[in-house]
Amino acid sequence: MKAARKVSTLKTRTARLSPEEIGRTFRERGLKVTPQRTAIYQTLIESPVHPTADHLYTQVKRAYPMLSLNTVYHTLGVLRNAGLTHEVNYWHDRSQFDGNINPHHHLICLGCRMIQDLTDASLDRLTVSSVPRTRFEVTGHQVEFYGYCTRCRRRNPAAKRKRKEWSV
Amino acid sequence: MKAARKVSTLKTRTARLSPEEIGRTFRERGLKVTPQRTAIYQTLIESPVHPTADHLYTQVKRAYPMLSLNTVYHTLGVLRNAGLTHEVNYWHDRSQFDGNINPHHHLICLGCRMIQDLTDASLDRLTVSSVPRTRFEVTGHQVEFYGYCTRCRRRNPAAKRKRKEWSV
DNA sequence: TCCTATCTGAGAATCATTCCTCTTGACTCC
DNA sequence: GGAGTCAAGAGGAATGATTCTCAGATAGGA
Repeated sequence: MKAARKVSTLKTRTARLSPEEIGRTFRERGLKVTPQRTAIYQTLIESPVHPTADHLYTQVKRAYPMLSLNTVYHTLGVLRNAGLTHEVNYWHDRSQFDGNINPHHHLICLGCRMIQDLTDASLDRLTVSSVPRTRFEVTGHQVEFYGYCTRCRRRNPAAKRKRKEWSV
Repeated sequence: MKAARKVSTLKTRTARLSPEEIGRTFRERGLKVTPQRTAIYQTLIESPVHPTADHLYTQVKRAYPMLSLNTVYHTLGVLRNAGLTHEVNYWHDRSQFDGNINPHHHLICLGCRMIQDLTDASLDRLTVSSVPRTRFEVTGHQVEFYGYCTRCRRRNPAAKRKRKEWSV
């Protein structure tokens, strides 16, 4: 592929579901509808970043002071099993969660760890013809572009940037 | 990109450097040459899989019974800073290390967590034209193909495979 | 050979995540 | 309404990968 032919788009998280819609989503997948669960999911899909469990905990705790971090982990596990979120692990020290379950790719800032969704139909179509299905059955793929966001570039001159090494 | 036009190759790790060559590599990068460090690096680049710190510890401990896991972590940090290894985090519960520092991509088995290197020149050339450099400066990218290796498919019928969800 | 920065190893500490257990709440059936 | 069932939520402890601290050992240049 030479270039993305103007079909790729950067997405700022915009999903906005009412608690009622979330309740319907949960019921469709056989999940119980609870206030905490609804709040955690709503916070997840409305987040402009890919939040960590702790980030969600801090956010939701404002509305539910009794919330335990435990519940956040449990809920994220439930949502993941129900196919409502994906877990991404770009840094070993914590998981981040992605409420966008449509096929997409990521831009990852090596400076501030910001992860931005990237939708690109031609990237969705990548295949590897030389790997015979008998040797490896491919069920999906994802492309990650690493680099630096505007803010990190302003803050750090190019020479000093070196937070994490990737195969360039 | 439609397909990889027969230019992609699956690689079984074959690097085989003598201790002398490894010593030279270290010196070139200003690293001290110690037996433990040499053994850890040699084990890493000869490994057919992408080993974890613990895996390397177990392997190298056979030759150096006094080795501490600590030293393995420290050495991996040194190697990473010297650009001799990359850390990959496909699962949150542990990091895996990659002694192959040339541009390459990965096949990841969702069943057994096996990671296999994939070299593919056309995947190396991917770009995202619609992300203006002013918004995000891309310094590299990597493509991951998820699926199931032969062994896992034999062991588990398709319906039961569900270890980890990815954006398919 | 000497000196010194760096490395190694041991143990403790840290921190994200999971496990265990108990309580609470929703739902069903009678 | 009351009993029974089951899953969710909360608290606390446990787990396990990784990091920190520090003392002693060692590589490598002078």
